[in-house]
Amino acid sequence: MTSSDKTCDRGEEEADTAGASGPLPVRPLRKDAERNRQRILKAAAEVFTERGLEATLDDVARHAGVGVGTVYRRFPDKASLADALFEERIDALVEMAEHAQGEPDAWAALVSFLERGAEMLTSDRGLRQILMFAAYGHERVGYARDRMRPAIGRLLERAQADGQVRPDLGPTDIPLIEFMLGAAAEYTRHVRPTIWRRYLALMLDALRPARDSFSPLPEPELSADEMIVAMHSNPLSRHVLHKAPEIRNRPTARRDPSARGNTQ
Amino acid sequence: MTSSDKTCDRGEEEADTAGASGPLPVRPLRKDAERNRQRILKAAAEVFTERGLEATLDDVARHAGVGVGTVYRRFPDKASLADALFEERIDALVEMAEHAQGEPDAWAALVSFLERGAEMLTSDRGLRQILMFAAYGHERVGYARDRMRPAIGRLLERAQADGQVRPDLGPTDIPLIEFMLGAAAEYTRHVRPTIWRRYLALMLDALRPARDSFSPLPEPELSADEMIVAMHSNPLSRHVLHKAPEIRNRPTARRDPSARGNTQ
DNA sequence: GCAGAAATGGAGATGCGATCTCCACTCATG
DNA sequence: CATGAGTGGAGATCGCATCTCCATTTCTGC
Repeated sequence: MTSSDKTCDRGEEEADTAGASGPLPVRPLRKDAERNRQRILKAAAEVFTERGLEATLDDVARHAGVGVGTVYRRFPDKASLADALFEERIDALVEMAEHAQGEPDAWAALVSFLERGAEMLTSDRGLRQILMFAAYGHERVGYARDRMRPAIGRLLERAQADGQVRPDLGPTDIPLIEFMLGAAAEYTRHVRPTIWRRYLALMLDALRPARDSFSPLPEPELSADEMIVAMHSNPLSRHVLHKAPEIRNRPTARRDPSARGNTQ
Repeated sequence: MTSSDKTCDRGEEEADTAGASGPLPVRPLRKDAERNRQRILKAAAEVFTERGLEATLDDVARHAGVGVGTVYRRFPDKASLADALFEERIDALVEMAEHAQGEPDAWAALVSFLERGAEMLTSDRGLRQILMFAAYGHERVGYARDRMRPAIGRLLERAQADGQVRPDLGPTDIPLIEFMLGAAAEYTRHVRPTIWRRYLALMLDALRPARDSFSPLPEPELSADEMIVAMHSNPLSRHVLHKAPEIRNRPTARRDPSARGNTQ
């Protein structure tokens, strides 16, 4: 599946198709329609980035100032929208991995990759969900993974060959570290979304084969209060807890003690 | 709220209450009922531990070999069951923190705390959700947190005073590290639930003020295949994606190209 | 044994919220 | 202006988890 058969993915490619009798003339959208399409994409980017994929298409529509109907006209379903939306993000991720090769210093290359990757991952809830939790876009993600694997391998091996990174690390450790940082960011996203930098710094210290001191940590620790807020601002989706449906009439007192109240 | 007004929490305390005219005689459960109560608790422990709180009370009931009705007779709702269930777990966590103080070596004390804490956290999805995602039992969790904070503080300060831990760490770093390990375990739970030990070892190296070499990592890295499986075994809850309702009749082809097919 | 209280199971009522449809209307476009 | 592409948003539909209800079964005290 090449993805474009699933998405109403119309870039700029097929501008007019002149008078050709090609199979799909695809007239360009009317001007207002195209404008709405862009609005939807923009709104979706904002909403999914901030609140993740649990945002509703109704939310997206409202944010875009259009009706849901309009969203559904342009994108057959939520998956298509997400897919269209994260295509560029994922490509950016891959490109970044390949680009990091260019850095002359092996350690700097690895650090830059870790840092920029974490930046992307921690600043975009939707992307995180797509990458970490097989949500939508399997093909795209699989493709990204296949492209990144060798890039990461080279990055790591080069740093190890240089003696800049401990030799007992393997390529899969890198994404897992990024995921852990992503988890930290997710967790603290309402209090201090940048705390991950602190833990990345810590991790980087851990990656070195030896050190004679600790490198300064870029972020202050979470204060006790921030910690408390963080714990409370991660309510498990109401779906997991399935919010008890308001006040259901609870006619008979449910505790069994009461059941024995009236003797017999 | 003292929790016990919410839970049908009947321990062994009130055995019979003789002939007293006390307000709540609370006759003991019938033998079969008590046996079922235990079964439910046991089943809930297993189910919640393994699958987390998204497990249904129907699941618990089935696992216990009783009907849902029976579960609801004993525990007014899911929260009560979870609360009753995790009381002991959370107490164990607190006790562990306080117990770690006993360890003569400051570094060993901290390590033991981190390790045993992570063990608990990584082996119990339900506990993780309760601690990390304000799910149920707020009071209990708050209490645990208040008890643990000073214990952790002492643990850390002692190790720092000894020069065994870098001085730029603060007490909130400890739980956050545990949470990151928890996230890693969550992520790899179907492939290699113990991989967190690898990252704990890495983190421990990072915590030291200086080192002249890396300490051996206890777990092999994830293989590329394991990584792929991990990525695919974390489907975002179908609620987040809201599974498209099977094949909904999709009468008109939805792609707009088709809309212009009949040359208007 | 037996009477009757206690306990049970599990089908279904209830509520909820997300997805997607439908169509009377609006308004670009030629 | 005439026409049909485009719109919005109320509501149909659906799936699912929670909790209820009561005919039936099981225990217990006498």
